[in-house]
Amino acid sequence: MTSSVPHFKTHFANLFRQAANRITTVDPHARIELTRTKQASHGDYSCNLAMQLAKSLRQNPREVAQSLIEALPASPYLEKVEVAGAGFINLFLKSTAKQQYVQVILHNKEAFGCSDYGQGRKVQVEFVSANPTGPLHVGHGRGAAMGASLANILSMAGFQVTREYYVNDAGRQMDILALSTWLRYLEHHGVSIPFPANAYQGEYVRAMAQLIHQAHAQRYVHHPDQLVEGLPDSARETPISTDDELDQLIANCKRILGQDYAYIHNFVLTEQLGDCRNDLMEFGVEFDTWFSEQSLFDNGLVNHAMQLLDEKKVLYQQDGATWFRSTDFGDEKDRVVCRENGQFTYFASDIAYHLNKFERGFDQVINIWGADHHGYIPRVKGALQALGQDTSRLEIALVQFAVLYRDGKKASMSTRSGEFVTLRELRQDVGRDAARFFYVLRKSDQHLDFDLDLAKSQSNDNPVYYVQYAHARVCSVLAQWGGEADELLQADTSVLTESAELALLQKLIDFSDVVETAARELSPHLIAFYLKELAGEFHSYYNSTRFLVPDTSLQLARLALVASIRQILNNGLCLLGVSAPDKM
RNA sequence: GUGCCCGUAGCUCAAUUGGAUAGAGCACCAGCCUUCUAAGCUGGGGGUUACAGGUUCGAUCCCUGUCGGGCACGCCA
Repeated sequence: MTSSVPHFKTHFANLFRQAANRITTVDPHARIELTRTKQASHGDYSCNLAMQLAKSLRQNPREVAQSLIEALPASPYLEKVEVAGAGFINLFLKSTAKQQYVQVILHNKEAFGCSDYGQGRKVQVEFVSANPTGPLHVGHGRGAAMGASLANILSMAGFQVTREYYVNDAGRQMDILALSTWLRYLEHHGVSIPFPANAYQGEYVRAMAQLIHQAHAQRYVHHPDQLVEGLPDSARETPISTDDELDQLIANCKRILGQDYAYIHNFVLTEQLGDCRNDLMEFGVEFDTWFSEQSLFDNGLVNHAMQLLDEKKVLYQQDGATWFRSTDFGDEKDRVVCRENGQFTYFASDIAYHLNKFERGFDQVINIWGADHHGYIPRVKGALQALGQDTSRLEIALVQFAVLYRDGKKASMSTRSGEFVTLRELRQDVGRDAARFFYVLRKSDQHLDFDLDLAKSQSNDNPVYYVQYAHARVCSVLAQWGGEADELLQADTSVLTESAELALLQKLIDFSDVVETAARELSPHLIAFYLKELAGEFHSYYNSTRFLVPDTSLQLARLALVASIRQILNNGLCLLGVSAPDKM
């Protein structure tokens, strides 16, 4: 921060530490916590240190509090300090301390809210990581909004953030997509078999088949007899539906196409990944790294990880498969890493992937997973532990599914038959800003009821507009004033003495603490709640107080205040990937 | 059946991770535009935090049990 005004919580915590050292040698490591009070009568900040020390000092908490206050070094920012309740120490800030923050905010602009909480530690956030086998749906949308917002928050809180998307380009699912596309292509040429019930049904598969046809005409057409080899005769008339049959079909497909298979596979992957990337970009979500699962195999990292596990004696053979003894590390049962057919499981490449993440030197690795994957956590952490890694570096944030509501009814979201709502449709329906905001309006590990009608409505019920409207209102006022931004820096803010003004100032000061808490708790929703509160206080102030008053000194001070409010609204909305419009 | 998560105002959700009198928004009722954007504001009622115990200065938060809901329990990803 480029100002002499300190971060109050840190400042007061230091004072209390000194005070504690003066009155006792007990609990030198006790964390000293300053909290914002809920009630104005309790002052601005509160400290519960006395109550924490009381037990070991065998003294009445209120007496300890009194001793602490007497030992507290003087602070130029404090109006008064008092003991309250069971032994709380309440701090009352001087108005001037708050008023100075207007200048600080106007000076630091979009950097206000930044802190060194993260101390430049390297943190990776891996999110979305959806299989590139079809369009992103609204479930992915929440993970995308959550991850992107969280990454921004961590960055503001002083972490060095890398945003990563893990591309599952190696597995069976990709084979199924390639097969599906090829079958549609054959269908187009009238030489296919009934489309398998367990292949990808979506319209986008037909679209890809069409593209291949346009580019290469009949080059990949083959006789249908070869297709059904190893399959029951009925496969010519009725769609197959079992996994075994589909695997047989995939094998036939690879054999028939030979080297051309790689082309189809690569084509559908590139196509889907490109679509995904565009979709996310339009959603305001971008990544630093797109990490290929296939590359783990190509670079021998999977074999390497398996070898290490083997050296640690935590692998064993049974029923022709290779198992990882995850029960030794808290899992419910042991897990297969290599199947009877010699193929590695998804778990195997995931072990290699996470080991690789750790070896890339991130101090902290955050995975954002759908909550339905929670059962997967013990085995991944178990594997890392087996490899001698410090699993506390890995944090997994679970995101519950969002349930869409339209006309008060659940909008169906079955992944089968391509009936699911895509993220793209959602964006086109409610707009990017509303979608981004609504997704982070709840604690992410809670179910989210997404009210589509509300998100679309241009009414005061809609929290997105409520916050954006506050921003636009400030812009409008400043435009009518017509002055230069530099003039605001000269404002004498000591005339901001109304209770609403002092409350707003405190609210602005809180911003960096909220960012820090959101970073610590991996909770973007705190930013959304904060913005709603700040906007609410502003709207109230707006209605009760006129800014463009004849008293030019008072006018300038109030304009400086609302300009700083605008700055914080902008900074907060930016964290969430929501625009801050000048006009509405 | 086993494991994890959840249960807060009529509805949707908060509560700075153990702090003070549990807060917002909808919905409902009554008001505010000759004045910087009414996509706004002001006021009002609404609670045994599912239930029963326990831990302590203090519990929505931690422990135990019961009831109710969600998810996961593959050589799928």
